[in-house]
Amino acid sequence: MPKKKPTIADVARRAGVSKGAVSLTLNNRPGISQDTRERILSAAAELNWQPDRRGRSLAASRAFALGLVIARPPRLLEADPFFPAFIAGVEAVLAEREYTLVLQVVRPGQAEADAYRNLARGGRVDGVFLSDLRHADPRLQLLAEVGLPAVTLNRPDVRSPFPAVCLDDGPGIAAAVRHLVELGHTRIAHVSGPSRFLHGAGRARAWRQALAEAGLPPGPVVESDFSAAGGAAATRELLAGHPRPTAIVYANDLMAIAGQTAARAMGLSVPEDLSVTGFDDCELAAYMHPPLTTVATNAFGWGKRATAVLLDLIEGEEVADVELPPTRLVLRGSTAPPS
Amino acid sequence: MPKKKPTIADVARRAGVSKGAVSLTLNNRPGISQDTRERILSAAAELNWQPDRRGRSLAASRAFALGLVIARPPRLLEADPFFPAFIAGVEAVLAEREYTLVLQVVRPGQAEADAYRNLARGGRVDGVFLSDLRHADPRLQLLAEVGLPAVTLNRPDVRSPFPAVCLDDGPGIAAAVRHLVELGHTRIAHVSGPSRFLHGAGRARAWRQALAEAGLPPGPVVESDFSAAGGAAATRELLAGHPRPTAIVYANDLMAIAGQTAARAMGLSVPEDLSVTGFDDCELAAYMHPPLTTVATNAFGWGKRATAVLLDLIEGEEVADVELPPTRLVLRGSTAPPS
DNA sequence: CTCCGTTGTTAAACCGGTTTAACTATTGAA
DNA sequence: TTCAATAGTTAAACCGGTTTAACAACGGAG
Repeated sequence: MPKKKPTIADVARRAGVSKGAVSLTLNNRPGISQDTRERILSAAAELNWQPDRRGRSLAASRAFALGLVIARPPRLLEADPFFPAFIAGVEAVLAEREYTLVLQVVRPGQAEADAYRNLARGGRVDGVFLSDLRHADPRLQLLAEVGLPAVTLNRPDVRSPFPAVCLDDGPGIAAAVRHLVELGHTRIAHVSGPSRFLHGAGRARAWRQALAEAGLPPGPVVESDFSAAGGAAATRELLAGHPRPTAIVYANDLMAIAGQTAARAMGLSVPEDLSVTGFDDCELAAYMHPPLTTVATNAFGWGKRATAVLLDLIEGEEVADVELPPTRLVLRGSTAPPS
Repeated sequence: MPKKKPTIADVARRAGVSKGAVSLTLNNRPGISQDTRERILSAAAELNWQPDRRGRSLAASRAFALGLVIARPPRLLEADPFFPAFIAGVEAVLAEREYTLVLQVVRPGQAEADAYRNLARGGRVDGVFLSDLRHADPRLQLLAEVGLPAVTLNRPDVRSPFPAVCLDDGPGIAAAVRHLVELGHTRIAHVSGPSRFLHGAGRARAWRQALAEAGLPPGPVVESDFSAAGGAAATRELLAGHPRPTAIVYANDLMAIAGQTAARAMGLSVPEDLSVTGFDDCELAAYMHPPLTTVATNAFGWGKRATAVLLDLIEGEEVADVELPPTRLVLRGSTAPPS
């Protein structure tokens, strides 16, 4: 005989009050005397009762959940250090409130829009995180239509009704370029992420601008896809060019590591013949040979902050855009003066 | 004026029937004529109505969600290829049903038990995945108490009331050891994961057993923590021993990659002076120098299968344990005959 | 002593679905 | 023609909470 979970009615009966009184007490609302309040709380404790989220959800028209839709092919997701850290940050904040995180991993394409639509229509979540922003991102329009609150990670390139929580990639990339310039490099290439992503395009822009500020001509750039395979291929392409670049700034660690290996396979040694820098500062970066000079981000903190803003937004508070401390360069062994 | 979402009552009114009829139609239940059925469906389509999950949840006493609690420090999670692939597999199945995945990332410790308890008491999920099984795992007892259905990834070492979906690590590890033996190695060491995890202990056991079957004495083993830092440290420890091992079988890729680098830092070259094998076959493995010989798993398929079983279990169907095709060895360049 | 304003509490409506007992209409058999 | 069985449909109860209008009890002012 499975003992059924107690309901608010059981607690009310036990405390000798009405359901309403229990609800008011539980939510710290005024109108219940200290005396009854205590009686109710102890009755609840004795029954080990906790309000059922389903009932609350229905009455409050809230899901008490936030959504994160990740549209990436599994193989790419697997090696990306961003989301795990970001999610951990999200959870750190949610754990204190009564919210949970609903995750959807979909293949890029139509499934993505459907995922958002389902989350909204079914009332499964009260708000979503918008990551991996794209050029003229159609999701902004979609979410506005279905009326689902959101926060964007970084600022969209079109008008947006949602608050943005920003962590600027630029300074880290710029620092990497300056560092290479100071070492004496003049032919500094870039392997970028897909340009339809704002972060892909943004890192490329920061690289180009830093070169310009150093008075150097724009170096060669190859657009890639953040994967190891893509990083290796892009590297081979760059190193086949004439004149050969003496340094490559990669848009993420995974491509940098694969690129480093590809360079070696072509008979070049890092950092003597080629300097490389990454982006992310994944744990492995410090354990490569040579250890990778890279740009550290704070995905965990980003997750925390974005969650706080989204919850505030949902609860109807006034929210403003947030600017987090920018990325910074971590110097290791993969950069050296050109030979 | 925000246009409110239509409810089942709106659809009923529009189709000129009762709420009950709409519900029956929607769930493909008998008792409604083909004629009315069509009228109802088109009314629903015109209003762009979809049942609200909150109402359904309450009435059906179901959350229409599955839970995954991951108890790992963020830094470790970030580099692990397992969960992203596993989750992608889960989502591939959930997408077809009307379920979602609720994710909780917690620090190991008390928070973990609380997470499961909250998921159960609040009625947030209908079942959970039990991963990273530990020796005499206390979560089995906990879940049985709160009455939350579950599937375990692999078989616990104690009596379990839950179905197990298994993917055996052993054959892959054994194949790695046999491969090294065939190359002529006789001093084959192991860097294991934490022994409190069944997979940590299981891979160590498979390694030991394969050595025994080859007629070799048990080699040195260092217990580590699946991190790059841990892998590097364990490698230094092993290589400082006398006689020095000529091959190391690592319990995951991350430790293997860091170990490979550590060996080189000690003046040894891979694979000439030291052969290494990993476990996971993360994307990067193929892009190392030398590319890493490793054991491929199928986390995606595991996620799919585990989800199917868990959903069946929740829906009251008879379920049996499942055995997936075991792991297999992927030969690359990090293994060679001892010099 | 009456009237009024508080304070504490309850009963009932409500959120948006599902389920079921009861009712109506139709059909087939006797 | 009557009756039983069956198919189609509905009204109402229910799931477990929240919210609110109404009401009772009480103290203080006039």
